Amino acid sequence: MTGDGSDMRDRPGAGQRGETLLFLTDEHLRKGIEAMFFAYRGFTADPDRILESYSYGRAHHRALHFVHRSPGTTVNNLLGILGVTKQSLNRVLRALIDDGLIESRVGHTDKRERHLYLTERGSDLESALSDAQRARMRAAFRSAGPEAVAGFRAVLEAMMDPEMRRRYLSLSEGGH
Amino acid sequence: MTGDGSDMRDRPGAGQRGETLLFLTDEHLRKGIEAMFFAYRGFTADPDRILESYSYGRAHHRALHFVHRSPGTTVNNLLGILGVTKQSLNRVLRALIDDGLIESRVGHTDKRERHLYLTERGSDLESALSDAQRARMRAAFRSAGPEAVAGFRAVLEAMMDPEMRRRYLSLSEGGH
DNA sequence: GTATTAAGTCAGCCTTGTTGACATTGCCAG
DNA sequence: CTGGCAATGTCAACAAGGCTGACTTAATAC
Repeated sequence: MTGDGSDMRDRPGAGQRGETLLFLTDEHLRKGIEAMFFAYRGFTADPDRILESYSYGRAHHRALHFVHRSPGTTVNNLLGILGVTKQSLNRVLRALIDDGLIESRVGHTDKRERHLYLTERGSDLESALSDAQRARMRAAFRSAGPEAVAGFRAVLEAMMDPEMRRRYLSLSEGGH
Repeated sequence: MTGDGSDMRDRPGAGQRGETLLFLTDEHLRKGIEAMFFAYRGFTADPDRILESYSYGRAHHRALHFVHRSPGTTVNNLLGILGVTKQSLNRVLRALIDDGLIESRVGHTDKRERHLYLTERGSDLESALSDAQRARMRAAFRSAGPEAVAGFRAVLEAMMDPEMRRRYLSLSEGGH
């Protein structure tokens, strides 16, 4: 197995059609896989360091991020975005609400729903985490250049599960 | 907002200097952050499904991947790559060795070292996991195109911690 | 008026990370 | 040769954050 790319790579007579597919060799794919692995570590490293000071973890960060991103979102919606069970989310959410970082308001039209908002303190922590993470992203974007960034986004988007791509794209729509 | 490349593309009057930095706005950075989050889920989804059948997890996958990648690597080297404690790695490695997926050979020159190799069964599982993960990566690469892939790699590389970037790059050097 | 939905909770389990302590073996310098 | 250090392995205990299953409450929907 593992065949696939290597065949093309070493075929000297390959015509243009073959040549333009060189970026699909197993070697390139493996390199992409490893890039994801190592980069994701860098991606989370800075917020993780900040979270250590509090008694929070990555799960709290994600909740803060998406509540900041979509203020007033319901618990159900957040469950869909985060892709965890309600028991998992509830544990995290309870801590953030008890600590006064997130506010839960009963729904206006549907009173079963709870709408989530960051409090001022929640907003402060979210900003701190976001600043750290964006600083690294900004440095990476700047060093790679605008065209690389477009490619970065295109590949990541294509890598998502369809349902998650839909959610990812619709996050920007309603926008603020 | 919600724009992505569209800002730059469609702004005819913008000066060159300003134009080239539009990809560094907070909005773009946040979008990049969310892309990493959603894409990483897709990235791990397929191998995770396979691992469920066995009693293994992501940690086992990572060990198999890097032992496959660098056959004969020492435990210490693997510790550096994976960035976990030796106790964590040992738990995973012990299971894989006990189950006959990884073989541990005493070092030739330095008998304190253990050199790790995949057995045939280990190689089989690694291939299955790798095939699944590469299939998704291949689809994403193909749909995004070669230039996007180059950008993808450039941004991810710039996002790594320097030490991890060094390791990432040197994985390709010694080759196999 | 019953069924369904949104939310919350309790209990228990698993994986995978962490510390700290300690044993074994082997390399190496003095 | 002996003491120190390095590489590995192991035990115990703990924490974060996933999961399932079961069950409650309140409110909406039909």
